[in-house]
Amino acid sequence: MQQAEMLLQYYAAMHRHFGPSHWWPGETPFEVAVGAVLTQNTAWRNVEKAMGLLRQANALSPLVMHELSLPELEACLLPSGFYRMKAQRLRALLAFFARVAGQASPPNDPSLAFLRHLETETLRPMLLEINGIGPETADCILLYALQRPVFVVDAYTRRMCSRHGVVPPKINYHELQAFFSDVLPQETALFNEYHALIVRTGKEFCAKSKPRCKECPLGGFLERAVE
DNA sequence: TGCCAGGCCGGGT
DNA sequence: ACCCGGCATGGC
Repeated sequence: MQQAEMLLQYYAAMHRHFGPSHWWPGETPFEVAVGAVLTQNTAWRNVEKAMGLLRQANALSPLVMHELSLPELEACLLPSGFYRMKAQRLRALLAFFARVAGQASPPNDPSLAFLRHLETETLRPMLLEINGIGPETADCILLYALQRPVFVVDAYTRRMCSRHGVVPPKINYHELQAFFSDVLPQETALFNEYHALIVRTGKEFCAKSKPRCKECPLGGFLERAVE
């Protein structure tokens, strides 16, 4: 079986099981970007608590968050863990927004429209230069906040693929991303739903130490597919 | 009770 | 180019 066909069947099996995902949870692109930082190695449940506190502080707009004192910002982030680090990372992201806009403060524009003129090929390296924004966070922002056709890779993607034997377990981010992106149609909607389904499937069936592979909607056709 | 969660950085080989 | 410890809270 060709790789593209295999990956599309992989997608179809998950989609049959779960249905559409409606990702990313967030009212605005700015919220999505904030969530992408807060969810780094963190359960989404805890991210929601922090997002709730930010919302109460009216800080889910770039300018208000920028004007928050460091202790105020940290207090909002407390339930999401790594809260001191994440406060710095959000401030670095806000500083980047201000710099792109050529202002001292980030534009008070939760739609992040001021990024729209930048091509993905130039914006992605800029995001990666920000301290605290790595490949997954950058790609989540590009795909889920800015609707760019960028395939997002995460721990579940690597674990599922390596458990099925279709990639080596220590494959790096770029190579695993290429494994999907090089053969799939370059469609934002497909990349959006595909990653969402991998996370939903991963949470339920591909936990690190409690896998439920036999009940997984992927069944085992992947093993057959690589023969 | 310990392990884990939708990573990333900085310092070491 | 990897490998590792640190970062921190909350749920199971």
